[in-house]
Amino acid sequence: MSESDSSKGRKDSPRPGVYRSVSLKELAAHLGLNPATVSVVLNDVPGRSIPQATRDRIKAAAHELNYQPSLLARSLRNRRTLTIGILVPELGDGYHTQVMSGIGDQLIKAGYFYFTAHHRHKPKLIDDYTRMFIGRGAQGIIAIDTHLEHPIPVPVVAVAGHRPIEGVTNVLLDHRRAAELTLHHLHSLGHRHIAFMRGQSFSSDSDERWKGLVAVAKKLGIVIQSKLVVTLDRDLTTPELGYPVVQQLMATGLPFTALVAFNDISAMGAIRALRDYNLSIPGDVSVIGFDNIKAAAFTLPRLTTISQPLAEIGSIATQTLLNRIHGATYAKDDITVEPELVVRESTGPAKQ
Amino acid sequence: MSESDSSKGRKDSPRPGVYRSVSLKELAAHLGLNPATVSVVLNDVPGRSIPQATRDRIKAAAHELNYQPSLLARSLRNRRTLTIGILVPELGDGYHTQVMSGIGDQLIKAGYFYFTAHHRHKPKLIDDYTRMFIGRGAQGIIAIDTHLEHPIPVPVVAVAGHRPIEGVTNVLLDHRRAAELTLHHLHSLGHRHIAFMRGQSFSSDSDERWKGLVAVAKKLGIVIQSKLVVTLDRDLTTPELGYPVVQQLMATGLPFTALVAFNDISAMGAIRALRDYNLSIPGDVSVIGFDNIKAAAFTLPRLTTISQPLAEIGSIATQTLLNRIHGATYAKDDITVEPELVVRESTGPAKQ
DNA sequence: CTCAAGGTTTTGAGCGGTCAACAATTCTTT
DNA sequence: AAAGAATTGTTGACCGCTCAAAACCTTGAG
Repeated sequence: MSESDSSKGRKDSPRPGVYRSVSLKELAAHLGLNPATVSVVLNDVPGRSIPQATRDRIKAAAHELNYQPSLLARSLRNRRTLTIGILVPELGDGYHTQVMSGIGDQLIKAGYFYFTAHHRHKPKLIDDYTRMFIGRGAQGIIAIDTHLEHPIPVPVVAVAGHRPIEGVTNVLLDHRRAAELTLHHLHSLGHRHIAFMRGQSFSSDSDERWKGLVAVAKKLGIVIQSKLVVTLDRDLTTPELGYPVVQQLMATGLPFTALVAFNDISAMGAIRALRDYNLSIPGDVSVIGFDNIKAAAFTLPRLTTISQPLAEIGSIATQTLLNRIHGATYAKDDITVEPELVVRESTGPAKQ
Repeated sequence: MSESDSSKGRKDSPRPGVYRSVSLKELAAHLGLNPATVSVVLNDVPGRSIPQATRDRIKAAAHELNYQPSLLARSLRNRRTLTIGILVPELGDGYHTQVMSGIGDQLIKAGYFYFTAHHRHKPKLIDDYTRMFIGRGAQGIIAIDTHLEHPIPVPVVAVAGHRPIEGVTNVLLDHRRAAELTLHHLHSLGHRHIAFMRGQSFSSDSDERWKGLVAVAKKLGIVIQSKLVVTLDRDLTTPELGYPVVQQLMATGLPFTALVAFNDISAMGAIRALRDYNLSIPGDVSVIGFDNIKAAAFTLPRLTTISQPLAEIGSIATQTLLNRIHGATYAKDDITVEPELVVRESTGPAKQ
């Protein structure tokens, strides 16, 4: 706080890159008291009677010397690090950033910190990082869009994880419902020739989402032509992802009046590509996205999409994890959240 | 690895949320050896002669018992946590995600982990989190778009920080150059009536970028009309940011043929708004963005923008920080990176 | 047979905290 | 005034790991 102590605090460390702040012992010595006493006071341990005068004296000194307890030491002793690990496939853009936002808010509110690591869908890295998280004392793990293989010795919540793994709570979207929203919308607009993007095989949601679409299409009597189904394979989180898809679709020569994109990002790329073929959206082709990312409301045309409550998914995952860390027993049941259809401008009546 | 040990490893913990894995001591006991010996072997401490037989025995047992050293304990002892803290204004979307990507890659490669915390530009939180980072043993801090106030007792690298603070290395863009690229481009296309967005006051780059524009405009003889300068104030990282700006500009009734947006995100919102006024881009108004985010190449029209090497900025910041942590002395000098002009479709000749 | 040299393993302190148990002092109480 | 209770503070072990120094074993040379 005060300018005066900015110079102290910086000691010449024995090794570079190592900062030693004043320790409890030093603080206690400076006060002529015992470390334990100081510890008790600074932690407001209940049921210990220490005169107010001493308490004040200790707190004043702690403040003056700018004492910062070592969470490291405390964690070691208390076996409680207030830290969790977050696994994501990728940093940078992507739907996970919104989820992270929900997670971060909740965690920080609860006094927890978190490590993040990205694994680019490599199983080896996923394993390594979980181990390292635990080695660093993570008390729980949130895995976003991550294929976990083995049980993990701390509570785990998987966002968009689908496999049942002992000890892992899955938080996932109701993909069946999402498929209904998508196809009912298109069907009611008269679309019968619909092209589809399937997600990359490494993306956790791909399969479930596809299964949902297939089931609902069947129910509605929509025929899915295999040539009009394109599977994404590139590991990208930019609109580039959806661009070549359209080229592939055009190459088939088959007519289609609507395109179900895997997500908003790829929808943006697809729209860009369709426009490069001089097709109008939604005049010639309707495009529907998925996720409802922030940008979806501001594209040209504004994107019709299936909204996932991403931040909320993050909160739910976090709450669930914290509850388990604090003793709630693990329940096998998945937690499902509901999608919503957001109709904007990129879908319209099918061209005759 | 093996299925067999998945059940062990999980002990009934004394407290919920606390996982005890096998400790060095236990491992040593199991081997009939001393913890120190085991430690030496597992860390491959050079200059100690231990027979190969023992080494193998130890490594085998470590593997079999799935021994994971406690980084916590090790850090405490070694005074080296291999951890840094990253401060960002916001999780979720934003240009910082790209910077983070550059940071994350480098850090993980170097064996470091990182905490992230977001402060929403609140000075109190910025202070608190830096303190907590240090309490948790962070050996350095990277602050992205964050107004630091006080010196910090560990090495700090600020991305897009502009104030000179003792001990803080600033990594920043050459904003003068960026302004030149922007205005020369527009000027050469014949634009004379140009509208500007100024960044929010809490955004670190706002001032520098504005100063650059003012200086270059003067040099080129471009008159900046104060009514055509709109200052952003909302704390958003979505295109919504740039939408109301256009409404404000239109309300002035003054003509303008070009708009210099604060960044790509706000440019997207602005374009959306201009289209809602039935203006064509770039026919009626040219729009130039800033950052060159991934989506900029896929908007309609594709965005002309000033490219910042975001991931590279992240790497540079990280390298600089690691060097300082490993003993490089702090140099006062800022590190400057150069912007580039990327011409796409959102700018064109000025309408007569 | 003794001793130095070398290889191999153990000892013990300490990193910075916390906690249960204990000691020293003052305040009641009968 | 002596015993008991309450107040205030201290002691020492421990969390899991590392490191310097010490101790224990073999050898081989003198």
